[in-house]
Amino acid sequence: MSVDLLSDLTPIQREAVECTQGPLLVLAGAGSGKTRVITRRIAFLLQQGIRASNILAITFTNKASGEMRHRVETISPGNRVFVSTFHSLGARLLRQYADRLGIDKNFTIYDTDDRNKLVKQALEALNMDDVKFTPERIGGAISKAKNQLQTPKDFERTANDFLSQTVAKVYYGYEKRLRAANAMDFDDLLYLPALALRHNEELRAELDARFRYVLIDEYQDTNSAQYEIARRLSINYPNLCVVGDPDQNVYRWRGSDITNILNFERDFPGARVITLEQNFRSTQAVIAAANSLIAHNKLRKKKSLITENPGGEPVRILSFENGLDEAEGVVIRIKKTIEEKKHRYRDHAIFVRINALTRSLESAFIKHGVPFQIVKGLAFFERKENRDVLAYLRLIVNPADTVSFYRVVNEPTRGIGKTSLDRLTAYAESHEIGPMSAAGQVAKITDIKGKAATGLKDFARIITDLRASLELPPHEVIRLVLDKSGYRTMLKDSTDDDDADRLANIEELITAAKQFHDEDNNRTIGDFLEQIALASDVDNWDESADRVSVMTLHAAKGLEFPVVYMMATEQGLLPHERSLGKEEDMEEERRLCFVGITRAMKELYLCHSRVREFRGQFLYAVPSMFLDELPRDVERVDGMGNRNTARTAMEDWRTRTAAATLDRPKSPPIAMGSVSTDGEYVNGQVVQHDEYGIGQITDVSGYGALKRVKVRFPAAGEKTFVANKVKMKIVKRN
DNA sequence: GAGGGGCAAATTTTT
DNA sequence: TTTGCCCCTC
Repeated sequence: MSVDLLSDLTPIQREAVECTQGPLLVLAGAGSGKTRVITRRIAFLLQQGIRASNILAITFTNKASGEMRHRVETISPGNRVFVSTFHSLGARLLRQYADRLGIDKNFTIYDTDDRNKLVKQALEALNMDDVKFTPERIGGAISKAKNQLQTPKDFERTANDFLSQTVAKVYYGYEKRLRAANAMDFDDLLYLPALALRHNEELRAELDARFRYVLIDEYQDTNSAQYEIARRLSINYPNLCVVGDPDQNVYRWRGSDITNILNFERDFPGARVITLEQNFRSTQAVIAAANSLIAHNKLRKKKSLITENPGGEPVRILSFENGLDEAEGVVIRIKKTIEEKKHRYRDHAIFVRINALTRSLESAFIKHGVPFQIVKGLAFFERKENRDVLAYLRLIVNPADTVSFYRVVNEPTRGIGKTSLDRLTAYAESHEIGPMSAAGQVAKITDIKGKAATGLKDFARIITDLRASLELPPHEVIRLVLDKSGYRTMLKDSTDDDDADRLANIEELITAAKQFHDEDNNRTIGDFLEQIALASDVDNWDESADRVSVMTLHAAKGLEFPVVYMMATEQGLLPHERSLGKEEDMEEERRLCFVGITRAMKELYLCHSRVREFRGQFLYAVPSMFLDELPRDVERVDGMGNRNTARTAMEDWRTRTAAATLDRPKSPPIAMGSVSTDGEYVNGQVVQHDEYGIGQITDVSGYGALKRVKVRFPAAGEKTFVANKVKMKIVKRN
C-alpha cells in the first residue's frame, strides 16, 4: 500500500512525505509538485494510523481546501480531514468556542466595505469626521494593527505621529462598535483566535492536542496573526509542516510577512528543510524566462528552477497599438489555435494586474464569440441589490448588526430620512442599545414622528416577523425577505429598465442559496452568509468549463494553464505605478510577474500596447521593465501578426513614441510611469518626493531660483519646495 | 424626506 | 469613463 503513495514521487518529494515527525519546512519552487506532496503527506499520515481528526491542513483559498479534501478522500476513502483556510478556521473556532471566549456565536462577518462604514460611524461619534484621513485609510491602519496582533492599547502606546494617534483613538471606538454589533471583521477571524491561543493556555493545549499534525500551504503569505496560530498549535505536538516559496510572496501589502518562512528554522528548532526545485510544469523556455526575471530581485536568496521538460515554444512578447487591439488580438489568437485544434478554450488563461483591464477583454470575447469566464467570484454578491438582500439576511440572523441596519432600514424607502436616523442613533446611544432595538421602541422616541416613526415601526416588525423563519432553508428565507420587505414590489413596479435585471440577479442569488442548501440540508442562512463572506475570487471559478479564464495575477497563484497571456505588461501597470521607486514594492511586483510566468505550462505570451486608455484618456505606455529582464531569446512579435522585430521592447517603444510625437505635436505624449528630470512642474502633476512619497502639485509660482512648487501629499499635507532644488520625479503629467 | 442634476474624484492587488 | 457625493428643489 505504501508503494502506491510513494512510488511515483521523486526521492526528494518522498522525503517530504515521509518526514512526518517534528517541524518541517518545504521550500517548494513553482510547479515542483507541491500540492501532490501535501496530499500524499496527509494520506501517508492516515496510513501510519494517525486519526483524520488529528490533522489540520490550511490552504490559501476555499477552493483549494475543497480540492484537497476531495483528493485525500479519493486516496484514503472515509477519512474526513479538516482542510480549511485560515479565515474559515478562525470563524469556526470562534463559533465553536464562543461560550468560552465570551462571544455570541451568531456574529456577522464584516467585509472591508462594512468595516469602512463602521469606521466612519466611529469617526462621527467621536466628532472626528472632519479629520483629513479617510475611513478607508484609518480602517486599513486598524487592519494592519490587528494583523500584527496589536490591541488598541498596544497601538496607542506606539503611536508617535498624528496619523497613528488618530487611528489609535478610532481603533478603540471601532472595536467597541464591532463588539456591540456582534460582528467580526476579516482580521478578527485571525486576531481573536490568535490572542485566545496566546492567553488561554487551557484552550491552546486542547487545540494543540486536537490538531497534532498541522500543514500549511502558501506559508510565504502568512501574516503575524497566522504565524501565531500556527506556532501555538505546535508546541506540545510540534508536527508542523509548512510549504511555500519566498519568490511567490505577493501579499506583503496585506500584511504577509516573508520572515515567517525565512525564520522558520530559527523559530522551530530542529526543523528539517527540504527544497523542491525541479519543475514539472513548464517548458525550458518558460523556466528560463522565470529564472531570468526573478534573478533581478536583490532582497532574495539565490535559487533557480530546473526542469527536464522539453525546450518548447519560445516565450513571446506581443506588441500592440492600443488596448483594444491588444484585447482583440489575444482573443483572435486564441480562437485561431482552437480552430487549428491545437488547444481547447479551457487551456487558456489571461492574467491582468488590475481588474479594470478585464473590461476590454470582455467585449472582445463577446465580439468574437469566444467563451470565457472572468474569475471574480464576489462581483455577483457585490451588486447593490444582492448586498441589500444579504443585509436583510444578516439582520435577521444578527439584529445587532448596525451596518446592515443602516443599509436597509430605508430600502425600499419608508420615509425615514437622515434626520430621523440621526435622532434614532442618538436615542440608541444614550440608552446603550442598538438601532434595531431602538426602532422597536420608536414610540418612546419623542422627536421621531409621522412617516418616519411609522416607517421605523414597520421595519422593526418586518425584521421581527422574518426572524421567526430563521430556521428555514436560505432560499426560502430570501423569498420571504423579498415579499415582506417590499423589495420585490419596489423593483417590479419600477419604470427603470435596470430594475428588471436587478430582480433577475436576486433570483440568481436565490438559485445559489438553493444549491447551497441542496448540497447539505443542514446548512442555514448563517452558513450561507459565512460562505459568501469568506469566498475568494477563485472559489467560483469553474475549471471544468471549456472557456478561457480571465483573472488577476493574484488570483492565478497556485493554478496552471497550458497557454498563458499576460496583459498590459507596462510600466505603471506591472509594475504598478504605486510601487515605482519603492524597492521592496517593486520586488513584490516582480514576484507577481514571476507567479504569472510560472503558471504557463507550454506557451507564454506577454502583451503590451503603445497606447493605453485610462480614465477616458489615452496615454502612451512604456513596456514593462520586466520585459527587458527576460532572456535574450524571447521573441518580439507584432501582436497583429505583421512583422517580427529584433529590437528590444524599450527601443521599440522609444522609436515609436518619437514618431508618434512628431505626428501629433499638439498633444504631447504622456508616459505612464515615465520619469521626467527637467523639473518642468505643472499644476496637477503627480510627483514622487523622496521623503513624502506621492503627491500632487497644487501650485507653481515664480521663475528661476525663485520658482516654488506647492505639493499636496496624502500623509504630510501641503509642502512648498524650491523648484530647482527639490528632488522629485514627475510620475504622471496631466 | 425624496429624487434628480451637476460636478468632482477615482482605480492595485484580497481574505 | 464611471461612480459617488453634495446640494438643490419639490
